[in-house]
Amino acid sequence: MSTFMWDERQNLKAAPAPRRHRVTSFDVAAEAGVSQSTVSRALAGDPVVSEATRSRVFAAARKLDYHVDENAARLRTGRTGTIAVVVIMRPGDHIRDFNPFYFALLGATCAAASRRGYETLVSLQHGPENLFGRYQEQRKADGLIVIGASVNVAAWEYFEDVAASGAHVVCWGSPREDLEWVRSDNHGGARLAVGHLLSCGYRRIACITSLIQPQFAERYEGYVATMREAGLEPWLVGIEEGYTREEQGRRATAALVEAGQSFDAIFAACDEMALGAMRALRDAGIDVPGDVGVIGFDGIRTGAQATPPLTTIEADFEAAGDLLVDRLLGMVTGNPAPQVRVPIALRARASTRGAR
Amino acid sequence: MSTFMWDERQNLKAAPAPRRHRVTSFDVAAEAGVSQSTVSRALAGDPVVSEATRSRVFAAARKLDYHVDENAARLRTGRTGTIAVVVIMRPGDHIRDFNPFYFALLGATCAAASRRGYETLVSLQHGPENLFGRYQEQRKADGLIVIGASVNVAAWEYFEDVAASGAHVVCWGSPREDLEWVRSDNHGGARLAVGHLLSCGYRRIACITSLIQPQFAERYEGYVATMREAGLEPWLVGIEEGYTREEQGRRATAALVEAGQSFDAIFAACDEMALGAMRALRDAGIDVPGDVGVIGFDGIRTGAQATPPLTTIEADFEAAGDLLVDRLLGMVTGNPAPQVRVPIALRARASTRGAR
DNA sequence: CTGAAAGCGCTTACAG
DNA sequence: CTGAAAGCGCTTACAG
Repeated sequence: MSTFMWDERQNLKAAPAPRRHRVTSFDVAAEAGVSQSTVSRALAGDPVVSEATRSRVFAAARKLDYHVDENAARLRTGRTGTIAVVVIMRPGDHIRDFNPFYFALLGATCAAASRRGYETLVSLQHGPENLFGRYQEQRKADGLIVIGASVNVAAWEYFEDVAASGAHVVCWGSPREDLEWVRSDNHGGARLAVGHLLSCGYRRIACITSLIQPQFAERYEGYVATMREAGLEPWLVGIEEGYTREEQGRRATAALVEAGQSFDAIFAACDEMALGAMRALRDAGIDVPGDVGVIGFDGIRTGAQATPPLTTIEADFEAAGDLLVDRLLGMVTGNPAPQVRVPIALRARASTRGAR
Repeated sequence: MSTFMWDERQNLKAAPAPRRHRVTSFDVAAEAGVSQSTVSRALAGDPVVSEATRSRVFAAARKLDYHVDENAARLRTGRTGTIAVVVIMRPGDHIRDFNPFYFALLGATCAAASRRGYETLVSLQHGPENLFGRYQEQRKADGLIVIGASVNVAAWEYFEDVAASGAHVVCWGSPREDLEWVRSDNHGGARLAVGHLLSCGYRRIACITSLIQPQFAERYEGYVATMREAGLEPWLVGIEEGYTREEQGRRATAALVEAGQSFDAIFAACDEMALGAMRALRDAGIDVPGDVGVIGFDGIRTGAQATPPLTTIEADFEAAGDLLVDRLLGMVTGNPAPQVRVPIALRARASTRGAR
């Protein structure tokens, strides 16, 4: 049996409709001694209403504690003033283990929408059984921001279909190129990271990353470019799929150590992998930052608590939220915003030596 | 000028109404050769419609990619199928520094609502200029869950007013008792924590906490009870207001050390204070867990990354989300759910010695 | 500057 | 089992 449009509302059948009299714009009109249409105009700030009328309406509205029924307003106007924000998790991931970077980005996105007068409808999705993105068709939202883990390919494919059917969609984190996106300045961030390692005197710098994810691939490119410019050979250390990011970093580093490779720094494509790398080094009795410097990417809170605190490249969360919302609203209003990268900054901490 | 009901919608004026023809239930009716009311009944799962009609309607709906306009449905029924979730931050707090515990709880709440067929409208609020809670009056939600930092007293007062005016409100974290709430089993958690310290052989156990917050006060009571039962004297170490939790824990511990107090364990009322305590001990060259054991409360991710990893009492996030939503929906439907505590569990890690 | 009226797209008595 | 009709509460042409 198909459930594509109604199952959710069935559950609500039990709830009795709350039936005491609601205050409507007609009540306010009566109180203020004007027509209902004038109430609507006055409260909407229509400059055509006279100041005297306006203030009488305001007073009546306040006295009756009137609030516009947004469902009626939205039905009439077709605009919702709402953005849907979908957070894609790895299938099977628990909330406890979910990458805090995405939560922070979610929060920044909600805040950015709020600053622009928009509400945010939030949904965490694992898929494939709970994927849902028809918010625009249901008139619940004017557009859709999708944030999440790139590993969940099924989810990204689903949201490409949603966008293909005409919905406004902007994403962060898709491993594919078919959706409109906002991303960190990954290339510039990687340059900053490697530049910092070089200025600290590190030379044999390995880069732990995957090339499948565009974001990671971009970071790798920045790494390669900076190494080459310094006359150094890039050194790619791949990761194994099927592990958490941290475990991927740990295993990659442990393998390096066991193979007897000589390296003096690690640039990991994300903080979680960097934390795993630090654990592997600690397990092997290798001093950070003395023997080996470690730098990550993302600026997650956990990195600051690690021992030693992790040097990292930090995306500006607030800017990221702003850019996501601006790009989406640009699509909604037909004034496309330019594709801009989220600015990044170096956060030098103790997992790298002081610059020389 | 007052802006209590319309300012938000003014910003949306610029957006042109999207005007290509929407598929309505009338279109589906024509396609299926039935009346519009039958379409509505069939899609809503009304058992009165015949199987034959039902499947014809479904086929037509799918063919036309029809989705119910929820604004119209909500206007008609008065139900929204939506919960508003407000996250209260400390005034001036940045998203980057926001306690990850609340983000995880937010995520769990969204997931719990989703499981029950409800959407979640999320709003981060600092107050006092951006406090907003009239979701029910605007018919945007059937009820309200408020999660957040207890320090923001102005916000809690505001939401008490919202509840007093008849809205359904359930909260997590209010320092006051006037709102319906869900809390961790703080007393039981503290007993578990102190019991663990005792079983590890620690005896001079200080408790770093504030008594202003009910949650912390409950944890302190559990600590006192367990100490007394073991024939030991409780030892309350207060904190200074106006600092981050971590800094409060650090300062309290540093003061203890400087005063030459002899203690062999610290029970901190939250993980962030425990992390601060560990930092103070490290700064003083005191070994954890050898010289002093440390245990926190909350189970934040960052604790697991600390050196040594922090032993803690962990609330079951998923259960917390479920309980918040169940209590709220109980109020909405008039079937009040019993007040239940969120179960907690000990997470023994390396900041305490192995039990003997 | 203000009012009367239409209409957004549903759900749900009310008839049959 | 199905249909015709009312009405939820707004916004916005259209008149005046």
